[in-house]
Amino acid sequence: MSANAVVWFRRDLRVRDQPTFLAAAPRALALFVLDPALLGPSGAARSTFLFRSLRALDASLRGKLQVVTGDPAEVVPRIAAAVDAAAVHVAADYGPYGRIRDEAVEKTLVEDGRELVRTGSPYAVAPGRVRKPDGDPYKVFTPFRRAWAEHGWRKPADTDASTVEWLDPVEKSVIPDDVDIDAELPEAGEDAALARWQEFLDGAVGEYQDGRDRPDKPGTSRMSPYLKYGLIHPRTMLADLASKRSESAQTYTTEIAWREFYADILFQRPDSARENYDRSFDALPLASGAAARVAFDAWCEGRTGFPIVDAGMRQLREQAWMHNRVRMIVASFLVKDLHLPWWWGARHFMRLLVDGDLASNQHGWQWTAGSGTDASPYFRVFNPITQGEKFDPDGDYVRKFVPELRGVPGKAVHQPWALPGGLPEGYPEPMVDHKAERLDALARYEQVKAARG
DNA sequence: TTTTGAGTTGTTCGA
DNA sequence: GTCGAACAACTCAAA
Repeated sequence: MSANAVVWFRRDLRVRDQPTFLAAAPRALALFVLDPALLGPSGAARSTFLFRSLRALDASLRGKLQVVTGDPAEVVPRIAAAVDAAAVHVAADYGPYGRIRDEAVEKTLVEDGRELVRTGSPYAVAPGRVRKPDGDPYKVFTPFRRAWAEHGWRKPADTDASTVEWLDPVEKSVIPDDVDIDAELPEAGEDAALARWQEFLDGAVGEYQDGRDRPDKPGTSRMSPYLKYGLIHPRTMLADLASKRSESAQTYTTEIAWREFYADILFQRPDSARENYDRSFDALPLASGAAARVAFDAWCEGRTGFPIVDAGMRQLREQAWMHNRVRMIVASFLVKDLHLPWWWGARHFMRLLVDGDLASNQHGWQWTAGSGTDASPYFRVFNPITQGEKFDPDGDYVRKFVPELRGVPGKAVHQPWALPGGLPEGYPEPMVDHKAERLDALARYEQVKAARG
């Protein structure tokens, strides 16, 4: 039997803390498959970030990364055969598409007398592992978080590029050129991920508890794109956080736990990527027709007339990223002020976000819509003015992304319609009356309650 | 089985 | 300006 193996990279584009290397050693071919089924919907920002990260990975493997475009069910067995690999090593994928894809690949490999070996996952604790004493999955975050922490996780794996002796590519290896984008992206690649993480550990993590809610300040970690592509493993981050022992480090650990919780929920309920997790919300009356499309376009383009909402939607376009607090504000506005389906907003986010992660994105949206886990009380409707004044108290965030309002000083920028000089040139009137739409949203939620019986 | 306590992120109103 | 109460009722987790 051949001692050769294949390491098939997917969402784990790194060489440190990479357990698949230990499983595949001593000799393997490094493979990445550009799957048109994933690349299509992933959007220009994520595609470009992916290509750049692949170039970085190829460099750390000294040019040995085999990149092939095609259907993995066809490509992976072909490459495995070309090097006569006994096994193909992967980190397990728990997403709805990945599970089906991997089963198809595995079937063909097994027919050829090879194995698909799953070692680790993109999570500290793999989905499906954290269970109540009776074996059922958790549906509420707080008890999940407790059980997740008790379950614990392995230490980071001690690996680097030299853990495996890399075989030469067997086919022409092509990483596509960057897709043309307007957005400015964070630096890609594993080294950039580690550098960013170190910067956060040395700085903002100390004030994370309060700083994370301020879109006008660099208070968040901005690790989401790196986690999305596995340029760092959460286990590496958790090990660093454990040595901090501060309240803020705990708060950040909780954010990692949310990522794992939502991955677990999506694993339990793959349908929840598209459907209401709580099906009684199917009875929620939604806006529809041409007026709904017009309202949606205004939201997408950041011309709702609510400055904090517009700033967020424009940050999304400019940076392919949005501050988490503002994601909640714009989501609440779409769902509760415009009465549009959460999946419209979720799809728009997935198209533009450089960190777009199916589990976190869809369930973040469902949380706001009230149809998800830990459904927020229906009467909790974000007030876009209050939220702006509270979390962007000087208006700096709004002015940064909404040039029409740059001449407005201080927090008056959150209510431009009330300025003594009138609405600044080029900035729209509020597209809705928030107070009225809030009451409308509450009335619509009554329908859900009524349908529940 | 039954019971009890609790649930990310808020807003409004009135004192 | 600040503060506490009301906003309802349901499901989940655990004892």
